[in-house]
Amino acid sequence: MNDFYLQVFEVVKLIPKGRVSSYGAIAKALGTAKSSRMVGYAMNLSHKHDPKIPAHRVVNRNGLLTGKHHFASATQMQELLNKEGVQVIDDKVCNFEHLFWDPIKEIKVE
DNA sequence: AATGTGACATACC
DNA sequence: TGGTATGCCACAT
Repeated sequence: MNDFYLQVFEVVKLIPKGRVSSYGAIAKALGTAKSSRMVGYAMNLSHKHDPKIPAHRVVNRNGLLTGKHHFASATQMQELLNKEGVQVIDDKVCNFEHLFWDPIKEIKVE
């Protein structure tokens, strides 16, 4: 598949347990900040490439679980996050800024 | 090649 | 607060 998806998957897989990231941040980290939508799109197909991709750790810039509808269950995403130690309240990540994992820092170092 | 789409982001009303 | 509109760009058809 195209590098874009692969890069997205790699970044998402790099997200540490108990941490979260945003589509825009990932897109920016890949160099295509304007393709934030594609990041979510990639997540949709993520299971086809690597089912183990923790798509639940990726939320929008607001910390909202906007993509929960694409999971097996609307609550699956929240449940997974809670299990990993991420407190989710009202479909949004609590202390999002605090738990936010910046992929740019991890990718920049290479 | 052209058109449609979208798990975003931002702006506007 | 919340819906609507536009930009954006890579993928799908």
